[in-house]
Amino acid sequence: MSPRLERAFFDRDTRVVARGLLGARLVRAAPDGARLSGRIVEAEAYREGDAASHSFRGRTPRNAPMFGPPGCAYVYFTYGMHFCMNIVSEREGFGAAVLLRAVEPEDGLDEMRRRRGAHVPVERLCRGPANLCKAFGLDRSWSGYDLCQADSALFVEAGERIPEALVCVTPRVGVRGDATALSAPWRWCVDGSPSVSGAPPRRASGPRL
DNA sequence: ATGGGGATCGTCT
DNA sequence: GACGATCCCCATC
Repeated sequence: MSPRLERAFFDRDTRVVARGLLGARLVRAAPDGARLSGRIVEAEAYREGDAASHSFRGRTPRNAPMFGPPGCAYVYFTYGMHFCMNIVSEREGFGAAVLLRAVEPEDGLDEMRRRRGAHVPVERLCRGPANLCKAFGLDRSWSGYDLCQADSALFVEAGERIPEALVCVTPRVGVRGDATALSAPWRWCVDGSPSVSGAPPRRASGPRL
């Protein structure tokens, strides 16, 4: 079993964290030993001063976890029916986080299908931020949860670093805001993964992170 | 107290 | 490709 990512991993530039999370493994471990897991293949960075970030207009009750310690979850409810999960990054008080947009399921497919639907193909179980949360059973009650405690039920395991040639970088999906926010290339994907959401352009290089 | 908008998704055409 | 579901959050009055 791989080591869990520690707080120091998340306590860095949000873009470095997002890029570095590709290939790592999101894990939810139940007390009874049941384990849900998947390899992270798509992530986006949201930062202070970023018009697309929930932290842009300052701290509110909803986004408060974004201003807390790195390595904690920030889960929000949107469009009246969906949850999306971030991991807080950069540094405490900064207001930055990485949105997890897709993982390739590994362990716990049956439980994921129980939540998502029996007929959903594997590559679609956790494709898109809201589908990911549904498959993993994550909702508002997880917002603020510390993924870096020794015995946390939700955490990230180290994985192989994805080689630069297999990483594509694009603007973020579905964001509003100014031109800077719209064009910022802060979405990282594992090129060719069937679990990546949308239709990423085949671009094998971006900022060196 | 009220109202507009939202880091989405699935279905329909 | 368009649209509707559905409700919480927050800014403003």
